[in-house]
Amino acid sequence: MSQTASIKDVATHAQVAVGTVSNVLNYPDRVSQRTKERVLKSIAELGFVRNDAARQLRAGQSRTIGLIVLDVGNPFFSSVARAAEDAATALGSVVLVGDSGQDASREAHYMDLFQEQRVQGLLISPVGDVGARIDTLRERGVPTVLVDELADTERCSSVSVDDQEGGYLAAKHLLDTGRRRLAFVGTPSIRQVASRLKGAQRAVAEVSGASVEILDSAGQTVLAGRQVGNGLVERSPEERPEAVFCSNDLLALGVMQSLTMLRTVRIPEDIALIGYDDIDFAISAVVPLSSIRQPTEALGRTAIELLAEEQDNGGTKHRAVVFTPELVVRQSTAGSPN
Amino acid sequence: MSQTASIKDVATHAQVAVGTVSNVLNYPDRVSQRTKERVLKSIAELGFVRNDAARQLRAGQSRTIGLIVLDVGNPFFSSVARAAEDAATALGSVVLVGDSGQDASREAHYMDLFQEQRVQGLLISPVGDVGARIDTLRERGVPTVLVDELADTERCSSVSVDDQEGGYLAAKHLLDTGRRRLAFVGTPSIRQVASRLKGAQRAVAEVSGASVEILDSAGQTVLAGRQVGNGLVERSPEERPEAVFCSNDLLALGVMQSLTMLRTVRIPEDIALIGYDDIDFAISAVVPLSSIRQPTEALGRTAIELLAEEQDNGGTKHRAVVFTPELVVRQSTAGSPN
DNA sequence: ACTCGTCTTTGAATCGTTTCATTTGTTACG
DNA sequence: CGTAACAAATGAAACGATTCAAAGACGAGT
Repeated sequence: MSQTASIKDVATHAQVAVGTVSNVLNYPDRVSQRTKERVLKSIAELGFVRNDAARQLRAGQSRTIGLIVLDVGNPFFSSVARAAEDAATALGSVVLVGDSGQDASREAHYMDLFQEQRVQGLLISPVGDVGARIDTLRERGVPTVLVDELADTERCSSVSVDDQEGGYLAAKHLLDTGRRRLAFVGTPSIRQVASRLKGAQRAVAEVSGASVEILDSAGQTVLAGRQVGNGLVERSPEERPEAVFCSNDLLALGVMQSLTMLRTVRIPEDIALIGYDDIDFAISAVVPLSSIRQPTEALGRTAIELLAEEQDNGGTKHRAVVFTPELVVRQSTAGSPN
Repeated sequence: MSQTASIKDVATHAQVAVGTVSNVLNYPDRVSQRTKERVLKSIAELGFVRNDAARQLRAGQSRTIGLIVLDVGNPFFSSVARAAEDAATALGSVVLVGDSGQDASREAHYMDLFQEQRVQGLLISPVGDVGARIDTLRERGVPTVLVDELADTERCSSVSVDDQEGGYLAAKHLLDTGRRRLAFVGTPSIRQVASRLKGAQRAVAEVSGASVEILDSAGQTVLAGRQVGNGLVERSPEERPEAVFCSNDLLALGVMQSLTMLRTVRIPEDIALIGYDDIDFAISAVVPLSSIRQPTEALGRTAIELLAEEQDNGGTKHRAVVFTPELVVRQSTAGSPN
C-alpha cells in the first residue's frame, strides 16, 4: 500500500506483461494506444516511480557524471560546476559534485565512490597523483577529463586555462604601472598556483631591478589571505612590497581586509593588489579588485563536451583545450607608486 | 579483461562461493583468516569494485540524501550544503545537491530524480507547493526536512531561522541610528523575503514618522541589486530613501556597486545599507556591509540530524528547529543621517 | 481455407549484489 | 568411538528493471 510499486505491480494492475509496461516507458511506439492508456492509468494510480538502481544494474552504466573540485565554496569552481551541470542536463545526465578540499585522501574517497556508482565519466581538478587511477578507469571504459589542468593527451582529455600566461599578465601589469618589488601570495604546492608564480617570475625577469618575494599562504581562502595580510601590516613601510599578486581572489580579498583594516596602508598607493579568477565579488570589494578573468562557463561546458566526445570515440582519442585568461584592471592597481 | 570484475569473478578466482566474498566485504568476522586473505588478494588482483547499483537494488534504499537549494551560487546555500555534506559523510551517506534556481519545474525535476534514486531522505528549500509530494514521500518511507522554511510539524521536520525577527532586527537598527525613510529591496514572492519584509514593517510601525518603500528586484543576485541601485541613483536626492535593507547580501553588494560607482551617493552618510546572510564577502565590500548573520553550519548539520531522527522513529515524529539570527553592524550603517 | 506479413504482446533470462537456510568441517567431551 | 556444539562456507533466491526471441492476433491476398 504505502510501499513503492514495482513494474510488476503495474503489470498486474493493468493486466499486461511486465515487458509491455517496460515498452510503454521506453518504446511507446511499440505499444497500441489502448494498452498504453491502460498502463499509464495504472502507473498513475499506483504512483509508480522507476527504480533507478535496477535500471543501472541492467544497463551496466549510470547516467551520472562525477565532478571533483578543489573547493565548492570558491566561486570559480561553483561557476564551473554550474556550467557543467547545465551542459550535462541538456544531454540527459546528472552531475554529482564532490569537494576534495585539496586533500588527496578525500579525492581518493570520491573517486572510489564514483567508481562504485559506475559513473559515465569523470571530471576532475586533481590534487594528488591520479594518473594510475585514470588509466584504470579508461581501461574500464570510464573516460576522464581533467579540469583546470593540462593533460598528457596520450592519456586523457583536459580543459584548462594558461596559468603561466595569467601569472605573466598579472605581474607584467604591476610592472607596467611602475611597481618593482612584488610579492606573490599563494600555495605553490598547488600546480595552478605554481604555474601562475612561474609566469610572474618570467615577467619579473624581463625587467631589471624587479623582484618577487614568495609568501606561502595556508590555503587559498579569505582567511588565509587575512593572515598573510596581517604579516604585511606588521612590517615597516620600507620592508613592504609595492605590489601583491594573489593566486586567487579569495586570498586577495583577505589580504585587502587586513591592509585596509588599520588604515595605515593605502591600496593602491602604498601597495597595489591583484587577484586571480575575477569572481563576482572582486568588483564590489573595498577597493575594486584587479584580477585575471578565466572563462568558467566555457570550462564547464567544454569539459562535458570532451567527455561526450570520448564516449563517442570509445576513449581512444584525447584532446586538450586551453583557454587564455584575460587581465581585468580595476582600482586596486590604479596609478603608480610614490 | 578490461571490463569490470564482478563478485562472481572474484569468487571463481579465489575458489570460494559468492556468498563468502560478500561476507568478506560485509561481515569480515564470519570468515576465517585464511579465506579472507585469499579473497582480498583476488579482489586486489582483479581490481574488483563493488557495484553500487546492485547493492542498492538489493537493499531497497540508497545511501544518498537529496538536497535541493534555491541557488548554489549563493554562499549562504553553499555553506549550508557543505555543512550537510560533512554531517552526512560522518554517517556514511552522500549528499546529492540539486539547484532549483527558484524554479518550481526544476524543483520538481530534482524531486523526480531523487525519488527514482530512492534517496534515504530529502532536504529541501521549497519554491513551489511541495506539500503533496512530501506526503507521498513520507508514506513511502522517505523522510523530508525543510531547510530554511518553517514546517507544519504534523507533516515533516524543519530547520529554519526566524526571518521575521531578522527583518525586524535589521529595520530596528536602521531606525535606531536615526533613519526614517527606509526602502526594502527583494523579491517578496519568496517566502523568506516576505517574512523579512514583514519583520521590517513591524519595526517601522513602532516608530512614528517612519516608512518603508518596497523595491521589487528581479531575483536575488548581485546583478538584480545593481539594477535596483541604478534606479536609486537616478532619483533626486530628496526622493531617495535614507536607508536600504536588502533581503540578501548579494543584492546589497549589487546596490552598493551602483551607488558607489558614480560617487554621487555616499554610504552610509547619504544612504545606509544593510544586507542579510552575512556572507564572507560582506566584510570585504567597498564599504563593509552590515548584515544579519544566519547560522549556516548549524542549519546544515541539524538538517541531517533531524533526518536521522526521522529515520529512527520511522517518520512518525517531526520537529521544527528554529534558530535566531544576529545583527552584525559594520560601516555601511554607521553614524546617523544629516 | 490457407499463407504471409505486420503489429502487438509475452515472459524467461539477465545484470551484481546480499541474505539465509543448509551443508560441511572441526573440536571437545562423555 | 559417537555426537553435540560451534564455526565456516555454500549456493539458490530475491531485488526491479530491460531485452529479445517467440508466440499471438489480425487482415490481405490468392
